[in-house]
Amino acid sequence: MYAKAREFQRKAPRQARARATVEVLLEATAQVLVERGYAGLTTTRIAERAGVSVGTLYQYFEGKAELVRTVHQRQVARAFDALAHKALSTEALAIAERIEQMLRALLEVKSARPSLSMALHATMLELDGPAYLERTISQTQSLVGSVLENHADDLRGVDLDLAAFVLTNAVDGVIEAAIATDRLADPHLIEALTRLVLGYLDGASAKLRVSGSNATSPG
Amino acid sequence: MYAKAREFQRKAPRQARARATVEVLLEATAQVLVERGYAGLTTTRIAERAGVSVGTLYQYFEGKAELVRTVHQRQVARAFDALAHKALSTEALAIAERIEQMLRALLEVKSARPSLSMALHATMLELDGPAYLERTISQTQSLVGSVLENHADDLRGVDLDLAAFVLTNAVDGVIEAAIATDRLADPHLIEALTRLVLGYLDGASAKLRVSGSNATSPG
DNA sequence: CGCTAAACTGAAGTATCCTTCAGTTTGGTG
DNA sequence: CACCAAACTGAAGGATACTTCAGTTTAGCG
Repeated sequence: MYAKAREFQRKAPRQARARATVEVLLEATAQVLVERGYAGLTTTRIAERAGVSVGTLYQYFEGKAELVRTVHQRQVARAFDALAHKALSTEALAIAERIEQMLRALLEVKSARPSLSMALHATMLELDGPAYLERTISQTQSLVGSVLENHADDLRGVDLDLAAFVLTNAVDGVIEAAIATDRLADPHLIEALTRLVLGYLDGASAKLRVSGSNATSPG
Repeated sequence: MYAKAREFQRKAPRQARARATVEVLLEATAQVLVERGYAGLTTTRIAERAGVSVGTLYQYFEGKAELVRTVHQRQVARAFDALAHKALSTEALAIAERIEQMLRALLEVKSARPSLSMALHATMLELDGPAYLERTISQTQSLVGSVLENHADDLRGVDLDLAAFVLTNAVDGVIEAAIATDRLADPHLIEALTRLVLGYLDGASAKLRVSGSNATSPG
């Protein structure tokens, strides 16, 4: 493609001015990406939006792909940190409560810039394909896995690795759809997610015992 | 962009020869998309792969976007039809059994061309953004919704619309991840998905009752 | 066989985009 | 204040890509 073998390393910003420029470039990338998609993401446009010349952009980044990946990494890190933090601060709680709190935290983070979240997801999928999902989710997955392990006593008979995989991606799928359909704020969403996770862990083996043991009041 | 206001309608293929050409073009699009992603999807390359000249391509399609959308529509239709068919043929069964069968059918369809599935997902997300998700999933969602309604008696107290939304997207998220990590063939996957869905419907209210109403051991 | 419409060809025109680098401006420092 | 390195500029070179259309080939048919 365009990217020939690159010979020299990009510069790292030394002065404060330069560090600010890098920040501005990243933010500009995020904005343009949301507004015009990856197809409309142009080095020129990014530079323009950043109020900087194209040359400057190339001084710190290999091109738009690296810009996007950097923005994405930050976004992912933010979400992961929030989740990890919540996981720690709720270590003493019962699993049900803990999971709800973690889901709540996750929703909160994702609510910050939903459209950016979506745009990044789509773009990274296009840029790095399956490898992207693998990388990104494996982190969260192992975090979830270790949380589940903390409650192993309550989860006898549950394949924790499988559970981490299924639950992480199930929740992710729902949240992604919620973003797309603008349902993130729906107060029922958090309930539903909690129910989804706990329901799985509770393990409705194969038989539905809803209208049986569970005396749900009819009306 | 490139696509100025188009003035004349694309031709519809009249002769069998032309209809075949259209098919070849669609298949070529699918192949190139999988191999090089949307960024590497070029009208020239599509035509080349199809063994046809570029001009021919533009005789039937507005450009690569329309090609991709057409391929995607077919793929979605295939999956939806399989699901709808299964939903009908299992109408008499209990909900648990029915859901498992439908999930099995869905997995089978998705297993056909996993990488195409992924590539299309990524590309459509980039092309049409949220609107794509909305459109595509709403179909499946309403199918799921009506299936759930058939078993309304067993599902008292469940918000069926919400359930359809959550379950459809949760399952979708897991399957997408399974494709990316090459776990589609994992025999545990179908179990897990079934458990996910039934667990939600079963509605583990808020309390975990896993290991025999295990009084939450202190630790 | 001869004719018409459908189908097909592919070189050419136009539009961007990417990326570099020689030159200019700015910050820090003795 | 003078100087060096860091930071920044932006026009220009190079590479495709998209799309059209005038011309050629082919299918169907009387």
